[in-house]
Amino acid sequence: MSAKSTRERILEAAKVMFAERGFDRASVEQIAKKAGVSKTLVFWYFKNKEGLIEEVVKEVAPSKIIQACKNKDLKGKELLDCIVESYYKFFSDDVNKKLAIHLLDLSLTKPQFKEMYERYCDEELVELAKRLFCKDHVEKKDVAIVRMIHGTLMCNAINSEDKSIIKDMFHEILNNTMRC
Amino acid sequence: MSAKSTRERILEAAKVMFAERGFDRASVEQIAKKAGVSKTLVFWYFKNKEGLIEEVVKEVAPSKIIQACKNKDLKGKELLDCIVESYYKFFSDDVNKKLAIHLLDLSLTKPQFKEMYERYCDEELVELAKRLFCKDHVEKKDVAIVRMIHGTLMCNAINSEDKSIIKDMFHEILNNTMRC
Amino acid sequence: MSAKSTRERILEAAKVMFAERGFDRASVEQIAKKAGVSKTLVFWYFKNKEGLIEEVVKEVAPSKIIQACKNKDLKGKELLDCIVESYYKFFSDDVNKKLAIHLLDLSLTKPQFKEMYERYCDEELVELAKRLFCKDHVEKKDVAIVRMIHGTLMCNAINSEDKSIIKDMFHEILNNTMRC
Amino acid sequence: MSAKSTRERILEAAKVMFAERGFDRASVEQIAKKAGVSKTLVFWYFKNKEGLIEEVVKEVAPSKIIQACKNKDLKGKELLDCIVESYYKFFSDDVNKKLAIHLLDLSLTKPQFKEMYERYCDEELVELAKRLFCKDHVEKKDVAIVRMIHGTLMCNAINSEDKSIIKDMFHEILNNTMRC
DNA sequence: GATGAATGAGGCTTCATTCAT
DNA sequence: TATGAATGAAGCCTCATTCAT
Repeated sequence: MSAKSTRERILEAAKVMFAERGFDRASVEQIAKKAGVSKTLVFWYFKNKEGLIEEVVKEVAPSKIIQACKNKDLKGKELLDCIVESYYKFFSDDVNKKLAIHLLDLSLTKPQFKEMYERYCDEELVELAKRLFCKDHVEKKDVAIVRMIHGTLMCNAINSEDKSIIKDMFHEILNNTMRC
Repeated sequence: MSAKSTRERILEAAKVMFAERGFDRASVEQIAKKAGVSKTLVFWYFKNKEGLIEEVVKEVAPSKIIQACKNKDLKGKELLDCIVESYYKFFSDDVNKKLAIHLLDLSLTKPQFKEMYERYCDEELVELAKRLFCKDHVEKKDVAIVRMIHGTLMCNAINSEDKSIIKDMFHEILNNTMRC
Repeated sequence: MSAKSTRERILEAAKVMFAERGFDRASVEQIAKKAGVSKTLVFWYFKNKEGLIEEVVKEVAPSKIIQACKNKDLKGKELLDCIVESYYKFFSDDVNKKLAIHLLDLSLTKPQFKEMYERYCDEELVELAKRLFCKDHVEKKDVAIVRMIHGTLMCNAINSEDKSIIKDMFHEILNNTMRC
Repeated sequence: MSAKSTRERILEAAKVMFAERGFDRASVEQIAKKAGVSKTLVFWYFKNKEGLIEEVVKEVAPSKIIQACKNKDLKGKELLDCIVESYYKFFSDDVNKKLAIHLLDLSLTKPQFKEMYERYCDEELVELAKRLFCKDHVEKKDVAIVRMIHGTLMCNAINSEDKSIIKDMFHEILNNTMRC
């Protein structure tokens, strides 16, 4: 049982417990028990509960959701479809779905997590807009659209709404905006 | 200081505190202090914290969001625009916005609130579909669309995304579905 | 609904609730609810919870248990049998049984009830000894025997032990002690 | 200050406090204070107040009262005398006396303690009957007698009634029942 | 007589965190 | 690395009691 695997066992347990019970309601003790270690050890690895939350949040950061699509060098509608699929796939995992919502909730009350979330909603989406619309320099409205796409996707993926409706809708948008 | 006004002062304080800190993090004591009453009185009026949360949740129930539109006897695109406006107006209030997110979060971990939320996503939206699409009997797909509209609107209104993009997008949808 | 009947309804409710839940665990509110009156009214009639307890205790005072036998002008074994029957009859009522135990318990921690109980175990039993043993002046040992009889009876009646065993046992005692 | 001694200090403090104030009226805080530890530590060792009560109850369980007699391999009248002495010795300790009464009281309202108490009044006494009456197989009536003896002893020991009266009385019973 | 409204005190429990080993 | 022991803060809730009407 190497140091690393212990740390990761804790992290995994934290992910599951946080998803299941929320960041506040899941106690360090419960996480430790699930990971099969002592409470104290959690603090040894992550300093405090907030540190643990931060690490968990990193693991479900939005940039991770669309990573697969980025590597495939897609653009336009194909990229869009890939993204839709990625969102749906990612949020089909109950743990991810719940963590995302808990994170959204947490970001409302704790500034440091608000920041993380913003970075996700801003930096990431500008980059995405460029590749979606095949533009080197995106305008404000382009980003707004991508933000909307992201918000829409997240909510609908989380709610498991019909994927095809979303795709159709987005295609119409791209028709009016993209250059490729 | 009539009974009713006291109860409402507590409820108002609860709304604000719950919005600001979340349902779990906001304590009954804080709410009582904000309302200028004793902790005990909160329990006198609402039995327990959960009872208080329930009352607050009722106040931000989705049916309340679109109430204005229902009274106006609108249908089709006009109704849709009204709804968009209602969502945006409702969620332009920070308290409502935050409460909605906290509720979404809460519904993940506490079944009774999950139920409330489901009723909102189901019963209410079926009714809405009828009036949106001018159909007496809506099909499964119609409801799916309205569900998507709701999810989209909520997320985007909450994120203050550009309203006009949403409207345009929705109009296109209606073009393909509605009968009026 | 005359004043008296209200008072008695409260008293009756108190008896039942105290028996069921114990003096501490039964709250004034529960008693009031059972009596169909407001909490405040209980305080109006009985000043405070302790006052209410006192009244209830009076109603189950030991002197009441053997009252029937005293009126019958019995003595010796006949009186003893009557007393045994009285104890068993009294404690066959679940409310009485439980109240007696709760009272015993209460008398351990609250001095004023301890006093009440002592009076029961002393004054009353001296009188009883005289009539049981047909003596005008009872000795210390006589009273000790009656005290033992009382304790034995109470415990055994409460536990619903076999009545005839008790009677036989007591008769043997009387054989050695009584003068009639 | 080893772990064990801390746990036992808490247990001892609990015994004393429970005896003095009753199981309900004695608060965990008071017990902790008396033990010289923090409230939380009590919960660490005993999970909750009920767990603490259970441990205390075990310590005054009836089987413990007559343990000394069992080891001595006595039977008949000698065993009986030993038991009488044990009861009187045990209940001469004020803490034990009060705990027994509080337990009796508690068993009226909390089922799990009722059970404990029943086991005491049943299992234990059957075994005792065999050795008291020198019978391999005891009849219903034998057990009834022993139950009566127990109830009588407990009540009288608790009330510090004259021991010799009890002994004499019991001897007469044995004369009629025992085989040795 | 009777009630609704209001309070302060106190109780149980959970939790994040730390310290000694 | 890892744990058991210990703590203080904070939270929910119950209760007896009082006050105004």
